[in-house]
Amino acid sequence: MKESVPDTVPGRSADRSWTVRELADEFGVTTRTLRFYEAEGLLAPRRVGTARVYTPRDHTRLVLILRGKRFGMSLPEIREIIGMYDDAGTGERGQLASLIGRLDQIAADLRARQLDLERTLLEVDEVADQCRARLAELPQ
Amino acid sequence: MKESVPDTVPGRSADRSWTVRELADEFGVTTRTLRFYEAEGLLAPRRVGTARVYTPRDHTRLVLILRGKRFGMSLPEIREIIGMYDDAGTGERGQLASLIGRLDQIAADLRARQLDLERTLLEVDEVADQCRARLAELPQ
DNA sequence: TCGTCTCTTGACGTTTACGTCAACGTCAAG
DNA sequence: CTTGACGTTGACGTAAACGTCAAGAGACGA
Repeated sequence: MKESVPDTVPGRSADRSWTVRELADEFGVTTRTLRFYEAEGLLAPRRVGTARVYTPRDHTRLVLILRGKRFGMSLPEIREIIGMYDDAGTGERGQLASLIGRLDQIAADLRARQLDLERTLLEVDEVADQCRARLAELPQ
Repeated sequence: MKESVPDTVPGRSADRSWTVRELADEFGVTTRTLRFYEAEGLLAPRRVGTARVYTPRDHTRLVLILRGKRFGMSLPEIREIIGMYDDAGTGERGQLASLIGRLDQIAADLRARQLDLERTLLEVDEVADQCRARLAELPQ
């Protein structure tokens, strides 16, 4: 079974760092995937020489990325949202207002998806119950 | 904004039928998409001569397909589920038992996705609230 | 210094879910 | 009877999200 992406992950101290491999293994993805996310502007690891060093910030972002993917968000959608996390504390009135507007749009979209998921889940449970009922009625 | 796929759609009598175009227009997809879903075993319209005639059964299936897609289900996953809807009334004990087992697995997976969606939605709302707070504190 | 490991950057391949023609059949309207 | 309007089947193209090599740089123990 697929597992839900957790809120927090063990082994975090404020200034921990990860190599590609460590981060990839921890989340069950490939290093290629991490490099791809970087190319898409979703992660931005520091460099030590030429090697990537992932910070807690990248770690957190990766949690958000994989969580979003689980219920059908595209990488551009995810990038927009995590970008907004950064902008939430900056900017003047106009910027803040339009940011809020966009966030509310996104929230509305997520709630619509929630509805679709809820309906599907109800139907699946219902079918399972029908099966159980039929099984109970069956001879022998 | 994207809208949630509704439970029912107006204009249904038990034996209504649709052409490709009618069904495509009603759901905002292309005829190519409908033919593709048929090739993938998700829809099975009757034929009158060579032309496709979609039944209420196909109509219902299409609702389920598009609903599943909204929160990230793949076409193979969707095919499996709607296939189980058909099998729910048939088969002997062994078949029913394994069907129930699989349905429970699927339900668990859907609940995991629900959790991921819920967490993301909470965070988006939280960021929006932070923005509102900051906007309220801003001078002028 | 010599492998061996792990990292790097290309560059091309693959799967999913369709889009986009092309070429042809058919059926009612003029 | 021909002209659209709508249907059909290929066949090839495409975007997203990676997979899969290939070739080379850097560190590290024997």
